[in-house]
Amino acid sequence: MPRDRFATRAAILRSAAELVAAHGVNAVGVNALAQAAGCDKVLIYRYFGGLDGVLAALGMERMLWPRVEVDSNGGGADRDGDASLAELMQSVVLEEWAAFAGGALMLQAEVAELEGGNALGRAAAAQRSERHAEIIASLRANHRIPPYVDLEALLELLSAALTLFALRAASGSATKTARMLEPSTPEGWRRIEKTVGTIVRALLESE
Amino acid sequence: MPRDRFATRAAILRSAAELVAAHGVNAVGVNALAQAAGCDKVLIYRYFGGLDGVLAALGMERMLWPRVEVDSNGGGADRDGDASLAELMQSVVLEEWAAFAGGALMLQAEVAELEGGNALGRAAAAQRSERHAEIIASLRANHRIPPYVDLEALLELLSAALTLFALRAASGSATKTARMLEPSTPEGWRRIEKTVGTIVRALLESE
DNA sequence: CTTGCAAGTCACCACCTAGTGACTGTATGT
DNA sequence: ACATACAGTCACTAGGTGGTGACTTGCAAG
Repeated sequence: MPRDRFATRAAILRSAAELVAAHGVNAVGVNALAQAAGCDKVLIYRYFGGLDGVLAALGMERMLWPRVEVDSNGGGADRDGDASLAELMQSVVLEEWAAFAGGALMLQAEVAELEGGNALGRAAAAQRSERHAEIIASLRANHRIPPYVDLEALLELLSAALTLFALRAASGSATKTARMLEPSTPEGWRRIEKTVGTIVRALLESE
Repeated sequence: MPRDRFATRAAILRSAAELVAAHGVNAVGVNALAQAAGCDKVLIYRYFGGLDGVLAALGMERMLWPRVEVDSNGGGADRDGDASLAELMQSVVLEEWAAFAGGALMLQAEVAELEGGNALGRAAAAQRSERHAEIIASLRANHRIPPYVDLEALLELLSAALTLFALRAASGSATKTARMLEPSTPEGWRRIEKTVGTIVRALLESE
């Protein structure tokens, strides 16, 4: 093992991401992290100032919320602008959902935000806010928004619902008694997906 | 202090509810709980079999999800049935939101569900499923549901969105940079409320 | 070769944790 | 009066936690 400050710093950061993704943010301590990174725990204090510093660095360098590209097809898409607005909104929230399926760190960062206090949760919230602002700006620039439709509120609402479904599915708290619609099942998810389509079409399509 | 088994059992349960509501489910240990309840920790093992037993008992005896009454105005309300269906759906999810504001234990139980593994989270999920099934049954019995509208999916979606807003607001992770709509502020909440109304009216009102 | 600095290691601290066995005190039934 | 059952207390183990000071190792410049 060469004596490389940046290499061990990166190793700590990588192990921290793996541990948090696997066991959650509050289940990782200094001792466990040092052992996983293969270094002494004193280096965590030297390079990051402590565990919270590691989480803050993780929030800076890792993608905690996906950057979905809004297919803004050129500038003057006034003809089919309204129709594609609904499709775009739907694809945005569905892509966010899909990102949760492959990003365990994303999921744990959202849980961390709800637990409050730690730097990872704050970073996740900041990233989400930034990405959503970009999406709204792009949609506003290229499409005519129907009056009496609050585009930000709609995006936040749909995004929040699918986020909570993803968190519940990941925690494995699926109710055994199939007494209610369960979004973690293929059938339940299909119904949610369809209802999202119904909502965005009802609000964003010009009739 | 009289030697009363049921009294101390109730004291343990009460203190557990207070501690969980105040500091979250994973921040309460056997030692802290025993001290808060004013008894020895060995009684926790005797009466509940351990900390998880306390959480399970808490899930049995406490209200972890509100029972909202759907004002089913008699039986044959076929005339204004469609119009009031939208209002009922909106009032249901808004009442659920309101319940979060006053129920810290509810909030922490939802967080516990997302963390996974503990009995309190499972109980919260079960209660939510049960209450939602009752609501759907009541709405279906007294109102005509428009075709191509998945009532369960709509309820789950709106309920999930407002639940996540409540959890985020309670964790105090409000983004300082007001770059995006923030449901924890009065203005942001007003816009969310309005958008919920727009959605339910667009989907559930007969035109 | 020596000096200095930074990377990394080790040993230790005080504290908290969950969990258990042995005990005391009190009330009840025989 | 005695025995039993039970509520409650105390003391203890074994292990884990975050955090710190003293140390050794390696590399590079003077």
